[in-house]
Amino acid sequence: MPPRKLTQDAVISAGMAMADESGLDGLTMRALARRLGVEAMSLYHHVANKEALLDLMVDRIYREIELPQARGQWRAELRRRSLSVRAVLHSHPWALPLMESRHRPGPANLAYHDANIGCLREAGFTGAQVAFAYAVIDAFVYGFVLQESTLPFDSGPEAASMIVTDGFGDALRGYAHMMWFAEQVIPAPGYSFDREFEPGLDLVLDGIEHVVLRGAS
Amino acid sequence: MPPRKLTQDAVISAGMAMADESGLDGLTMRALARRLGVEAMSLYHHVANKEALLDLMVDRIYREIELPQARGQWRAELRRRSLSVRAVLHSHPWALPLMESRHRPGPANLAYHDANIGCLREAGFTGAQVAFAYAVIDAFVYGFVLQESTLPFDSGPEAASMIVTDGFGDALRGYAHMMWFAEQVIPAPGYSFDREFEPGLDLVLDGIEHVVLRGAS
DNA sequence: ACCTGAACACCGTTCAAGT
DNA sequence: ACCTGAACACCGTTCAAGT
Repeated sequence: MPPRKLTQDAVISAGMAMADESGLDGLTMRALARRLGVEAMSLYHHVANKEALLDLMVDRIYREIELPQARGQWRAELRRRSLSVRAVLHSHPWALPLMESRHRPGPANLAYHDANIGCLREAGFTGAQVAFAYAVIDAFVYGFVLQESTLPFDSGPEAASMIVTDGFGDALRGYAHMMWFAEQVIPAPGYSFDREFEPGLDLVLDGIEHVVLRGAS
Repeated sequence: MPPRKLTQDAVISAGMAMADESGLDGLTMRALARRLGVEAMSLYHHVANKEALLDLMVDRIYREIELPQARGQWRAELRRRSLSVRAVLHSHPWALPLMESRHRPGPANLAYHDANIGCLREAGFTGAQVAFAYAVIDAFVYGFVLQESTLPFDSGPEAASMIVTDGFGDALRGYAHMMWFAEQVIPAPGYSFDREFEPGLDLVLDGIEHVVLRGAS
């Protein structure tokens, strides 16, 4: 089952699979080696150290994201890319906290930023507009995913009953507005946190469009 | 220097100071004990374990944020609160990644959410509008701070020269748009990543105001 | 070139013992 | 009640040794 020859690619893939299954805490050099049917120290022949492995895993994440085309359709392209960012980060929940602490961008990271900047630039954005639009869109996208990962419950209708039943309701006593939110808003038909993403993204894109058309910022 | 009597509060404060100085990696139970002039195992008399200590530290973060008043001035209040969130997270760079992985909200956390929801609710927002506005504003605020913490350089004009000189320019070869951004946009007078925050926040607040006035969402 | 075993300097935490 | 020392089961990583 373990590949005959250990390669850096195999180590990275196994590291990602391991983090997907057991979280970042479950990813230890020793456990990773065990998974690959090899001794812990063998890994160091393909990867400088654990930090380097994490850097490589992060770059793989960037490689999975659908890049925007630079064909002038900035809004549709960045919208599609944003949905892809969210999908990728959902399938690798360990990635976002990790991206935050890595400061050595790999090639896929650079290509990713290049495509995003290029998409806005080719659509006629000035330098200042590119900087503003890119910062605001990504703040929203990454921030939204960050919030999703923080939710103590899966969003969706079933969450509501959990809040009320699981003694979670007791914790809320004394917090009238949270009580209202938990009892009146979350259980409302059709409410689900993740459904706020696309309208929120459109709100941001509308704002950008508005600013650019006016030539402001 | 170390307090005569060890208290939970003293342990939490020392933990925060330690994380401020040496990052989350530098915060070990053993080092924390040393700082308090005590043996490692003494800490466990005031804190169940390290996880519990981190939960308590996160709740202290929420306590530091200026809460919005529920006087109907939702926009001004949430704007002020958002600036406070950013300021607090800047002074405790370890906090954001940590808030993400804690799922047992403490009392300050609950009070914080209660105040935010109350601020919107008292201003006449419907349940669905509160959910949408709160999600979008916080996605932007936390996402922006997240991006700031990821920047490989301090934002600001000095950053520009660093990019070009420090061999960072070499890494950019082949990425034409990034090259343009690094050479033309970042060094431009007045450019600084952190200056995008307030205009970005206003863009989001404008969007919320627009949606609420129209009664949409 | 690639893999290994033993060893080092760390972790968080348990437990029995001290005052 | 509060603090401690020794010990346990882990880490990442170095280094000398094997093939």
